[in-house]
Amino acid sequence: MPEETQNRAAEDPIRYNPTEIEPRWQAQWDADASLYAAEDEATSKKPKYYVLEMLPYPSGKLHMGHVRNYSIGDALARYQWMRGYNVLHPMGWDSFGLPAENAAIKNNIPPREWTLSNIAEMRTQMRRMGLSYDWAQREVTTCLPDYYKWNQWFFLRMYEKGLAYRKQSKVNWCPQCATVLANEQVVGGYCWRHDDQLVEQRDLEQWFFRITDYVDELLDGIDKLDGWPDKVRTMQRNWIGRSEGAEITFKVKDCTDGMAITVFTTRIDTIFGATSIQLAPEHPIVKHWASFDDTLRPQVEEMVAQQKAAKEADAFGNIEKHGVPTGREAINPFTGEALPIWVANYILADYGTGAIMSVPAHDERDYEFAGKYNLPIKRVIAPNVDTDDLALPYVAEEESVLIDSGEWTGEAVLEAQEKMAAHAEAKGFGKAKTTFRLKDWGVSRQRYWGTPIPMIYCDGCGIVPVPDEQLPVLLPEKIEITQTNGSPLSQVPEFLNVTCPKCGGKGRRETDTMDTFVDSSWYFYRYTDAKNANAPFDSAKANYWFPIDQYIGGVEHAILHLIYSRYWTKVMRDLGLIKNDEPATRLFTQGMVIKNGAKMSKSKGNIVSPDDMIAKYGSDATRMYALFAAPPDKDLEWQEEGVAGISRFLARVYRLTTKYAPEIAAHFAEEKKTGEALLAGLSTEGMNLLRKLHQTVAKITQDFSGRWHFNTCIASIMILVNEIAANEQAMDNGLVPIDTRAEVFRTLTLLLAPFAPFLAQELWAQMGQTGQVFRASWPIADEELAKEDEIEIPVQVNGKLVNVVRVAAGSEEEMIKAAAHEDEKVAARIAGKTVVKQIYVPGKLVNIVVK
RNA sequence: GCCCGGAUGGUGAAAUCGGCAGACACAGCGGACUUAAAAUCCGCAGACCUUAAACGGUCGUGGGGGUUCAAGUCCCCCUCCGGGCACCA
Repeated sequence: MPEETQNRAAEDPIRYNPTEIEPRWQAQWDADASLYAAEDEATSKKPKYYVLEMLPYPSGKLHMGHVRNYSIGDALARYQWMRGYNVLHPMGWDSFGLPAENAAIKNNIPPREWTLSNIAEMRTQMRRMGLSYDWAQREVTTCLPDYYKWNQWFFLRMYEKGLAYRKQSKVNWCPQCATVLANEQVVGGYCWRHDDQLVEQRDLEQWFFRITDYVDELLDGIDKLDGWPDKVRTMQRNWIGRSEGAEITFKVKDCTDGMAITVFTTRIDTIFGATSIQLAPEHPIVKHWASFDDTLRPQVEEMVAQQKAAKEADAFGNIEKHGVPTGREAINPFTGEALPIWVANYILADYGTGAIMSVPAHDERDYEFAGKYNLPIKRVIAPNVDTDDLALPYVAEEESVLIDSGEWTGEAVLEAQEKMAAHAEAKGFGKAKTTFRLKDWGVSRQRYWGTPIPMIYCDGCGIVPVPDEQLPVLLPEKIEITQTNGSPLSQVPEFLNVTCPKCGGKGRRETDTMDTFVDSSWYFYRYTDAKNANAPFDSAKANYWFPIDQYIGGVEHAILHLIYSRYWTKVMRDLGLIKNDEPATRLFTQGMVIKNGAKMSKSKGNIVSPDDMIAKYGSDATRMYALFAAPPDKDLEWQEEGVAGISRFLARVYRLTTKYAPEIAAHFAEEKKTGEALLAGLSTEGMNLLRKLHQTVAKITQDFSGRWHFNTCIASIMILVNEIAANEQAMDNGLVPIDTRAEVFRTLTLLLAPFAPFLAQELWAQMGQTGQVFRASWPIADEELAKEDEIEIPVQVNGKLVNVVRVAAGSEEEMIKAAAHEDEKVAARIAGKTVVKQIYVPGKLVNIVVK
């Protein structure tokens, strides 16, 4: 906007000027620390409502994704206040993590300083947006000791319960981050932070949380999360990856020391068709054999290397199947047959038992492998109807039956699976077994900017937990950040060297820090009691507020954050801290913000800065556009012209409302007519306005409680404002009395309050209303007033629209049909034809079928 | 390969239970106001055919089939786009 225009706009008293209105109200709101405070849980008589948006990483600047996320949550929070709920609406900072260390290296700023100044900047932006967070009582900053102390406290509790443990394991290693990554942080074989960095596999001693102890509950609980999007529920099910089957032990033939191989299979019913055993190259027994077999060893080593390379390149599915016979055989416990044992490059050591029985006749992959090495193929499953020309491999259907399978011949596959597993268990060579894809949660990170793991290594006592009274284990402030030599903390002697709490001897601290997903797994509980110095939170408070009524965030957290926080909730429940099983009743995942068809990103150069938008059009217009341009669950294409359009709409509302505000203010100062008195002798124009008003109230109220299509909510407010503008003359010349005008504008302001809080507040005040508009009562739609007294009925002939007839609302079917037949166009269309039948949908349509 | 979404004018979209396809906006075009512009206000606006214009007609929700008096919406098949899982035994 040219400067000149802007200046002139500022001088015009009638013109909507968000750059004047918004800072004025923001100053007042900022000065009132209790403005958005929730009522005390012990005394509040209102029903509670906990609305939460995912806390951001404080990168320094809000982006449009944030704006969208918070606009949704803020509209909901304000709406619920107006509906009379006791609303908890907090915000915090997911403020540990690698970018702070990268910034420290790049700009030579300590991570803490960098992070805290980013937080200050982003908090300012959020306040400028007018977001209704309780900063004074609830703000949570995960990188500060008053928060991470409780991460450590939880770690100790989990250690006591055996839920935190240490083991050597293969880990994902990003050379650029110089740290371990969780599986979830590996995207297609690449680091989630470095698109071009392949992740390597390394062996390290790591701390793990036993999430697998809760895997059944995590999976089964998904069924009950009916307030969560199906998409997220499906993603979590896939991620957990339950697979039901059986473990069967095959004895190795001619082996005196009882050596045996246990395979995992989901198809125990096909065991009579097994023609070989396939082992992962890293299977312990393979290692053992290779150690003294000079022919086998190099081949196995090659396969191990190949698997590792393929995994790192995320191309495991692409490697060509290849195997080597070990020259040994295993005994099928069901048949007594000896089956050759092979080592194969497509078998994973860390899934199931690292060993399979190969049934070529009924498994695609086994069929391919058997074909390549001329292994026998033996059919043991048939469709219910006997066929001779069955194409192999034949994967069983529900009604398939077993053939050539001893005493199980003729059984249906599903029954056979159960019975054969039971048989194996009874005979002691197997059992039914469920396997999961989900692994325990590796939480060690060789980084500085995270929660120190509160453990000490003592030469005499071994692993010693830091006693509670010594918490928090503080991160040292003075530190040089490097990206080599493992953990930065190991370079700090004051941190590293410690007295063993058990024996008083010399000990050394754990120098790894915790995965930042620990921080975000329970932060929303801390909001309920953010200043508690003696406990992570007061259980009574958490039990009042939990579960979260509505959680809102990006779908990119569907697996990582949302599984970990579900897990943490169950752990806290079992520690007796809370009563709820799940953190959030309802979850909403908003769509991405797109510009020119691509997700906004620095690399694409299609970033639109919220600051620029707000400076140009104001917070209200920016927020409202984010809600108007698309339904909140879909992707949103950012078009600046659209923001300008919303700004024009708000200007229209401002001009119309302020025009009548003084007389409305005077009117409210006097006695106010209500109900019948308001309607007595009201003009058509007045009735039309009230009707549209109540229709709008009904629509928005319904949408808030259901499908959240705020785009159509805002459209309906636009329709209302168009109707008001169309009646401006009628209002000016007295056709619409002051009572009605006051009612219309006051209600319009209430309807705007969740979407455009600054403007609504300004108009509220100009109309002489006191207090905060978002604490006023949400209007109640009057069904009678909202009813149309004349309705349009489309009339079809043979299903094609011919004309629309107007009839009085509530007209009888016969009257409406008669009106349809009287219509000239309809009459012309059916003239000379026989009416076969007539369809009448009450209040909707008439369809006359003719021949 | 399996499992979820999605595809509607020039653009973002609407149509909530099978009942007027394109609400509400954006961009565009025409007009009013203005010396002029901006702002504002009013009007037009799916495509095609017909017409001087209007009236009128036909087609139209990714493609093909089906159910129905009636389909963007339900069923079957297919294409493309997005997301998740994947030699997972």
